[in-house]
Amino acid sequence: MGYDFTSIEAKWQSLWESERTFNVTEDPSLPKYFNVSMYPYPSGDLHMGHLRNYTYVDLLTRYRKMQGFNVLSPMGWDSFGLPAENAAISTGVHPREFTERQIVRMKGQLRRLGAVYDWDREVAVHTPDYYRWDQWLFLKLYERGLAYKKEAPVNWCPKDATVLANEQVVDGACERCATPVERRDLSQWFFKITEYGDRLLEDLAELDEWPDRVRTMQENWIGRSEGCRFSMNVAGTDHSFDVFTTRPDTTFGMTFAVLAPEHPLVEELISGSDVEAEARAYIKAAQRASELERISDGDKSGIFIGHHAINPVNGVEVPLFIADYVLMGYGTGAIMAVPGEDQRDWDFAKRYGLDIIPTVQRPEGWEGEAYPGDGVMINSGFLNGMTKEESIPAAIAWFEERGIGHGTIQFRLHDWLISRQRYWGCPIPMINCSKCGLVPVPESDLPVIHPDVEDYAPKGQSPLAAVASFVNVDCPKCGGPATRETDTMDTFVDSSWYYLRYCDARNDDAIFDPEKVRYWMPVDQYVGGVEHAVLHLLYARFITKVLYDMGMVPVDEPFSRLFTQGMLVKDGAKMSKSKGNVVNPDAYYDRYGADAIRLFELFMGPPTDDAVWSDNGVEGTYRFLDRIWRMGTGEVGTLEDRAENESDREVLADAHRTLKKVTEDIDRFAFNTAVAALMEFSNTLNAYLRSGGRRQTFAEVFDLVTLMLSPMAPHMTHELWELGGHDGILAAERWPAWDPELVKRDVVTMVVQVNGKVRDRLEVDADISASDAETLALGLEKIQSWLEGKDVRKVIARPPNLVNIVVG
RNA sequence: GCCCGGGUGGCGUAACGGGUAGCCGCGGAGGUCUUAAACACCUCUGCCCGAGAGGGCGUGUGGGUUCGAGUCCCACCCCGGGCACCA
Repeated sequence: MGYDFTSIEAKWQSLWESERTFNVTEDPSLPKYFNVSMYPYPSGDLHMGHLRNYTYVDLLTRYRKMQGFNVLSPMGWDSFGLPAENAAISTGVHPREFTERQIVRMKGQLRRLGAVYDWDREVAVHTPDYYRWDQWLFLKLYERGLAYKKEAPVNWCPKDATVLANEQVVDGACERCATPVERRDLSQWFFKITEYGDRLLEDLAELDEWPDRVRTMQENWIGRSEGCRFSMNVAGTDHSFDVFTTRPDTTFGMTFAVLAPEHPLVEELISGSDVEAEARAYIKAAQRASELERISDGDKSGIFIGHHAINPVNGVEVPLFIADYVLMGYGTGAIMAVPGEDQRDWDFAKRYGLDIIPTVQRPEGWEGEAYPGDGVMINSGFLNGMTKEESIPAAIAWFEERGIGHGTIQFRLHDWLISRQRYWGCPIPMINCSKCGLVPVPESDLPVIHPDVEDYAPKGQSPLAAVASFVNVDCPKCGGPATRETDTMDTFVDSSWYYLRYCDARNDDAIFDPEKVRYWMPVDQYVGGVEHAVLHLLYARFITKVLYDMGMVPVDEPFSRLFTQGMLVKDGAKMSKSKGNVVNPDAYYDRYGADAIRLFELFMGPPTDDAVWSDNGVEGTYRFLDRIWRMGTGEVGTLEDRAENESDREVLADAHRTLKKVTEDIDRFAFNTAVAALMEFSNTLNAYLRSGGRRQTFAEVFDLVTLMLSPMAPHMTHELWELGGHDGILAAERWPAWDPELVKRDVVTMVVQVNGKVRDRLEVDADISASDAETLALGLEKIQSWLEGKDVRKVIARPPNLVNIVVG
């Protein structure tokens, strides 16, 4: 039944491979198009949600190639990570073996989709060929002072004695044994991304082909705020602490101050005091809660710790609290609280019966609680009478003159913690020597290959620490006994530069040849899920900027155009392996073929939106393809050799209008409407053939259809192209141009409204004048009856589409 | 709690700069072909009233701006996603 997609698809897939149709080299005579989909984690089978992404990217590869671009579309594997390690822990199978099996499966499914890549450039980050350059990159960052070590907390399960990823912590407890998770400090490696905070923020402005919401998310994530940092003394003690505020102008309104529960001063202040027990219990509870839980709680809780802080501007002593709504990780971990102008402080003050002193004049009729807006300063000593704009610098100057504070810029962005106490990741190329301290592994000794281990279970340090032959080395500097770093790198390090490796994937002598990178970079189109809007994309931007500063890459932003696709939903939830609602494509390949699946993925809705999976939908796109097939093979209607008539001219004009729409729709990523336009035209063509078509016209029109459809349904169209007597590879043909003369319409439908309601329509010349349109409209019989007994007050003519008659 | 999206037929959707709401597909109804079925093809398919002609209503709810609002503004309700009470 229907066309034989199984053999047709296999035939052309083999041909693209044997002809190396999509393998490319740098060719300065052609415009380049670097087309990248976010590489997948090799989790096992591809499901329909994955195919959505790969169908979009493949469509673009083929479309841009037909437009004459030298298109590089590579593929790779994010093949380090937790799932393979977990599988190893439970089954004992080496993560490498597990991972490489999955890669083979997924490659097969990509091939079956007809997705084409330059496989010569395939990368898999778990191979030493790749990760030695992760290590090289680490050494370069270390040289530049961008990699450093410091103490940082990890999630620690005391029962299993292991470090847990955030993902393995459920409700503050270990996912396996339900033991409450503790925090434990370990010495860990960081990348100094904060040094690039300003550039990462400013350069967002250049990324005008990124979705606004991704840029907004990155901006919020970086979180630059200007403000003031000043010091406060604790009354009756030698202690002081710094606070950060964006509103130094409101300092006179401070009625209490708050320290984060983890603030180092807290221990000293509560030790031996009346509130010690209560405070310790509070701190413990706060530590257990995740940051999100702490900030989500509507009720702001805290504890007065029996001390007062002295407001430097007026000497007033205000009560000092610990409260979990203040986070140690942001600013100084301490705040002055001004309930009059800050809603969080207002809520806290209300709950604990604290004073509220307004310092900004409220606007007339203000009925809110805290007032964050602008106004004239009141109750504020030397700031009285100023506006916000004047009083902020005045307050900062006041602090600076007295040496107790200064203006400063605070980022929310933290440095990037890259240490992982895991096996299945890239070893950090550092050595600890008791004499020389931290010593980098010499470049000539790379890669540091991680050895096979007996037991993959984490034990508070990486399983690598159990391998004596790996750990014990001679110090590269002094030759004395030393030990290796046993942590591995965050897998986000691998994915921060893989697109650069695509430019020169087989280079054994360098991370890449800068000349090849100069040709291909930046990535012209990057396609992936919006869940990567912040972390991956921010890290990739950071690493690119570092390499730019090193003179290795010619651009300081890696991705000129970003497209974030929606997720595929089934049964009310995102399609994913963990949700158990994946639809495996294999059965659909067997029943409808890859082209029908591709077309449905394109057709089901706007690519940016979430889409709902429907089994019947593939049936629909299959029917459409089968009809095209039957038209192309002469099974529909009849063809005549005759002179061209009006219906022939009309179907040709329609084909050109469709071509215009499909081209414009693909350009704006409206793939769903591009498919709809082709379906609409196929209905037209069907009717044309059934009433007897002209052979020559049909051949011309059908070639256009075949070309237009080819990036979407590349197998069937290739077969039709061949059957139509064409030689050569369809994918290498040129995308056709529409004829502007044919596309023009002479006659259009004009609607006539009375008071905004459509009352009649008529055909008019496309170039009708406003006054002719008005006259025609007023003369219509139906319109006359609507006007009877009423005054025509106004006529709005928008020729040639609309006339609106306003009556009263 | 905050931020960002989004609510259009039975369903997925279309309407690109305020100008014909519902293109295309799914599903459904009726028909042609067939011994029959499948396939294919044709017609109809937002809701209500009406035999029909036609009319009224209609894009989450309530207001507003406008000759004209799915589209812009205000308030609210619901759904989804993200998160960082960022001082």
